[in-house]
Amino acid sequence: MPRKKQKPTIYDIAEVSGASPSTVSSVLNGSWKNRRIRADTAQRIREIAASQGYSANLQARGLRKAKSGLVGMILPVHDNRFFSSISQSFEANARERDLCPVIASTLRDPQEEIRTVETLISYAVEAVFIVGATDPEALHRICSAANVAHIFVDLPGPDAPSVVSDNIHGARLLTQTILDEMPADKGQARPYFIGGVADDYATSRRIEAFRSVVMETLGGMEDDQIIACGYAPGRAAREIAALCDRMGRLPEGLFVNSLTAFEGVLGHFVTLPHEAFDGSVIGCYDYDPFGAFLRFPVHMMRQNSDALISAAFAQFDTGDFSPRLIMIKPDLIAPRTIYRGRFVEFG
Amino acid sequence: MPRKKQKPTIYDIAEVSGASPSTVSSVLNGSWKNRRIRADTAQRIREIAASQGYSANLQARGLRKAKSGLVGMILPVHDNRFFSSISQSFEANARERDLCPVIASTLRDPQEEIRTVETLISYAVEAVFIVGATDPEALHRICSAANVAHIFVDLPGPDAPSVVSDNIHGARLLTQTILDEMPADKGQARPYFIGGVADDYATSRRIEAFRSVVMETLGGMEDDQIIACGYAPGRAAREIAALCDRMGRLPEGLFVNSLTAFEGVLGHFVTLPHEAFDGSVIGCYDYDPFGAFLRFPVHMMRQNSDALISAAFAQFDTGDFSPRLIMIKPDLIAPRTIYRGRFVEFG
DNA sequence: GTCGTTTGCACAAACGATTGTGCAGTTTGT
DNA sequence: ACAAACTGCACAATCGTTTGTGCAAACGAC
Repeated sequence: MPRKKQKPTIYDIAEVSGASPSTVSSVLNGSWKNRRIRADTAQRIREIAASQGYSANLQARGLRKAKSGLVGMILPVHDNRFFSSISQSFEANARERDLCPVIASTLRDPQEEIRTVETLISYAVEAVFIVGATDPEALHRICSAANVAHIFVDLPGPDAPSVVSDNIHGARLLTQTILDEMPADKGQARPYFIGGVADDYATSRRIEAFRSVVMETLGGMEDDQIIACGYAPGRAAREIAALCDRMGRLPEGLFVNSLTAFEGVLGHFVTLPHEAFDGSVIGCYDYDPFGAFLRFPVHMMRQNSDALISAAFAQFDTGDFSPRLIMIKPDLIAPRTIYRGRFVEFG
Repeated sequence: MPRKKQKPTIYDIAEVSGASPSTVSSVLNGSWKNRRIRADTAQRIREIAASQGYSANLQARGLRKAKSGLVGMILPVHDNRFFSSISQSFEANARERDLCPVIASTLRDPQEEIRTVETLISYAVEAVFIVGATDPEALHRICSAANVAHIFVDLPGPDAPSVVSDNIHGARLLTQTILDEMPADKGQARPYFIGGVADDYATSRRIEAFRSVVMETLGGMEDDQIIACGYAPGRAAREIAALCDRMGRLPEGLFVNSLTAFEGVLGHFVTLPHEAFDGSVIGCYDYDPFGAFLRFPVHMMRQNSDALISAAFAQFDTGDFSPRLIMIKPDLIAPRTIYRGRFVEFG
C-alpha cells in the first residue's frame, strides 16, 4: 500500500525534486561535490529520496559500472567446522569492504565448481575466492579468460595468489610436541602417522614433516610408521586396531591426520582399558572442541581460518593477482580435557 | 590472450553471425521457437556463441527482467552446526530451482539484519529467507514495502509464511522418553528442565510441553523444576552443581535445553563418580555427535534443518506468501555412545 | 494474378543507473 | 565594461539484455 507498487528510481526522485536524473544520481552516490551540485540542492534531494524510501538498483549500477559489488567464494561444503568458519570470516571481510558476499558450496564436484564459478562471473563478481578446489587449473582458466581476479585458499592453484595452511610448519610442530611429551626412553620409540591420502597436497606435506622431525629426533624411521589409510573412520579404526594388536600396546606417539580418522581411532580406543593410554601421546591435525571431553589429552592443530581469509583479502586489496604462495601457520591447541586428570574418580 | 579482453556480448555474436542482437538473444535464452527463428539459424548462432565463450551478463538480464535469479537468506551465524546445515540445504534447494543462493550472516544484530535485507532487495532477489531473526517485524515491513517475497524460518514472523521447528512436539517427545526410561518408581521423581530463556519463542514452548507431560505422567510438578538460566555454559554448570548439592544426587531425569547449557552441565558431570549416573536419564534438546563420546547415554533432539528449508522452498514454489505457520517435527536421536556399556573395562 | 497468411527476422524501446560534455548565468579580473 | 573563469546543473549516450512491433519475402488459395 505504500506508494505505487515498485521501488522508486532516480527518475521518480528527479521528478519530485525538479532536478534531473543525473543530478539525483550524483547526489545519491556521493559524486555530487565533483559535479558542483549546490549543497542545499543535494540536501533537498537526499531528503526526498529518504522520504520515498529510495535505494539504488544495484543491478543497474553494476551493469553501468561493469562491477557488481559482489564477491564470490566457492567451497566444498557448508556444514563443516572448518569451512563454516571460513564462511564467517569471508563475510566479515567482505562487509568491511562494502562487498556483498556470495558463498556457494560445490560438494567437491569439479563440474559443479566450474558451473558455479561461471555463474559468479556472469554476475560480474569482483573476485572469486576458491577454497579447497578439486580442479584448480580449470577454475583458473575460466577466471583468467574472463579476466576475473581470483585467489586460491587452502589448496593452491596455478598462476594466481594462493593462501594455504602451513602444513609443514604445523606438522613439524605437532610431531615435535608429540615426541617431546613421550616418555623419557625415546631410543626405541616408534611414533605413527595415521590417516589421509599420501598424495594429497596437505597430507603429503604433513607426512614429509613428520618423517623429517622423527628422523632428526629419533635418528630413524620406517615406512610402516606411515599409515595413510584415507579419511574414512572405519578404515582408521581397523588400522589402529591391527597396529595395537601387532605391537601389543598403543604406540608411544600417534599423529592422527584428520578428524574423521580421529573418529575412527576413538572407536577403537574405547575398547581399551584406561591404563593403555599411559605411555602414549596423541596428536590430531585438525581441531574439534569435543577433544575436551575425552578421557585422555589430545594435542590438536587448529587451522587458522580467520588468518587464511584475512590474508587472502589482504592480497585482494593489493590488486596484485600474480602468483605467489602465502603460508598461514596453524595453531597448536593444548590438551584441554575437562576430565582434568580426575580419571581415577571414575573407576 | 584469448580474444580481446572483455566477455563477448550478444552484439559480438550478432556481428559474427550476421544476425541481429535480438535474434541472438532469443536463441540464446531459449525463446527462439516462439519468435519463429529457423532451427538452423539458431544452431549456427549457438555454435558461434559457444566458440566465442559467450555467457549472458546476468546483471543486464536482471535489470531488464526486474528479476535477478538470486535468492537470499539471512541467518545469525555460519559457524554453527544447525545454521551451516541450513545453509547446505538452502544451496541445494536454490540450485534445484536454478537460483543463485546468497547467504548472509547478521550476527544477531537487528541493524545488520535490516541493512542486509535492504542490500538483498537492492539486488532484486526473488525472495528472502529469514532464519532466526531477532527483529522479524522490521524485516517484514521492509520486504513487504519493497514487495519482496519472504519466508521466516526457525523463528516465526508476522504476516508471512513461517516454517518452524515443532518445539511442542519435540519437547513432549523428549520429555516422554526421559520419563519412560526413568527407574520404575516414578512416584516421587522430580525431573528437571535446565537452560534457555523462559520467554524465548522456542524455550517457552518447550517448557510448556515439558510441564504438561510431567503433569500428565507424574501428576505434579513444582516451579523450581524449571531452571531457565540462559544459554551460558558457566551458568548452567553452577546451577546443576547447586541442584545436585541440594538433592544429594542427580535428578532422575534432566532435560537440557541447548547444547551450550549441556556443555556447562558436562562441566559439572565430570566431577561426579560414574555411579552417579545410574539412576538418571539425560536428554538434550539439540544435537551434536560428540554425544556419542560421552560415558553415559544421552537422548538428543535434532532439528531437521533439511525439512525446514525444504518446506520453506515448497511454500516459495506455491507463490503464496500469505501468513501461515508450518511446523516441522525434529528427530529424536537414540543414545549412541561409543562406550557401549563397556564402562567397567575402564575402571 | 490478386489477396490474405505465414515465416523469419530486424528495429527500437525499454530496464535504472553513471558520466562525459555542453551551456546558460554569475562572478571575477583589469 | 569586456573577457575569462567559475557555478550549477541538464542532456544524452551507454552498459547488455529482453521483448513488442513492424515488415519484407515466400507461400497458399481462388
